[in-house]
Amino acid sequence: MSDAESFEPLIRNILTGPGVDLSTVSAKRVRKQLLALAPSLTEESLKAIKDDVDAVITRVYSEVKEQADESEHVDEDQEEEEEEAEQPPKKKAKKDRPSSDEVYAQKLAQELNGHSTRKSKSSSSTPRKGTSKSAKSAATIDSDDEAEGSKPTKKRKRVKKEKEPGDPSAPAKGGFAKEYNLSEPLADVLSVSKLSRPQVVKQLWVYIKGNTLQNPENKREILCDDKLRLVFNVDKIDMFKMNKVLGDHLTAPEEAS
DNA sequence: CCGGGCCGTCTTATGAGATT
DNA sequence: AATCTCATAAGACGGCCCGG
Repeated sequence: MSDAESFEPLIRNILTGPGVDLSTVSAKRVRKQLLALAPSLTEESLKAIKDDVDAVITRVYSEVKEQADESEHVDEDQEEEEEEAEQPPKKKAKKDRPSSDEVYAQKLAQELNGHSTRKSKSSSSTPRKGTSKSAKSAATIDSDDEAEGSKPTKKRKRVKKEKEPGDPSAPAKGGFAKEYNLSEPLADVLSVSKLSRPQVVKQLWVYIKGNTLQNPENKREILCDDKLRLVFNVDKIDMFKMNKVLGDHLTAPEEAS
């Protein structure tokens, strides 16, 4: 039983999805989304395992909430440092310390932009320069050292964090956060009409996973179902190509001017 | 002045380094 | 020596930012 368990990834995705407010989300809502994301699920079958699903939702909710908690917790001593919500598994996330460090790396990256042309991704073959973990972060940090040493004067503290309180409803969608209008076929697949590109990709994968549309032989290949076929116009598509075609389904929201 | 690099987002294969 | 782990790459996108 408990097919409910098999939906855990999906549920987790929903709970961590775009625009999900943990403080207001309800199991009911999650169930509804789950229904939309997993076509294999019908109202009846869902109802049949509702209890199990609810249990899973509750569990995932707790985990997600805990993470969110830590995220906003961030104070106490320093605003950074450990957030490691129990990470017993040795899987170690590649992104060791996200949050502050990541943001930090961001700024650093920006400034080391035109610095030395070393950037981490040199090419293939033997790119890894570091040796240990988080080469990416390490690289950045590494640069940090150099940067600091090289140009001690200018502190990269530039940070321009002002939120620009202009649109409460439209939270400064800059860069990748910009929302697009989805084409009808795509909107039909994802059950939403507007999303930022990264979120579209994410939700798309949720859908793909939910329907096991990956070619088992080559998991980088997506086997289109009827809905996806309407989007991509092919029976199967490489996931990179998918990203490419995605552009055809994203239209910038009309400028209000 | 113009431009180029990078941010997040997804996935998996892969190769190469590291550890045992 | 053999196995294991893990970062990297590849695709595209809008905005930001400073450097040359």
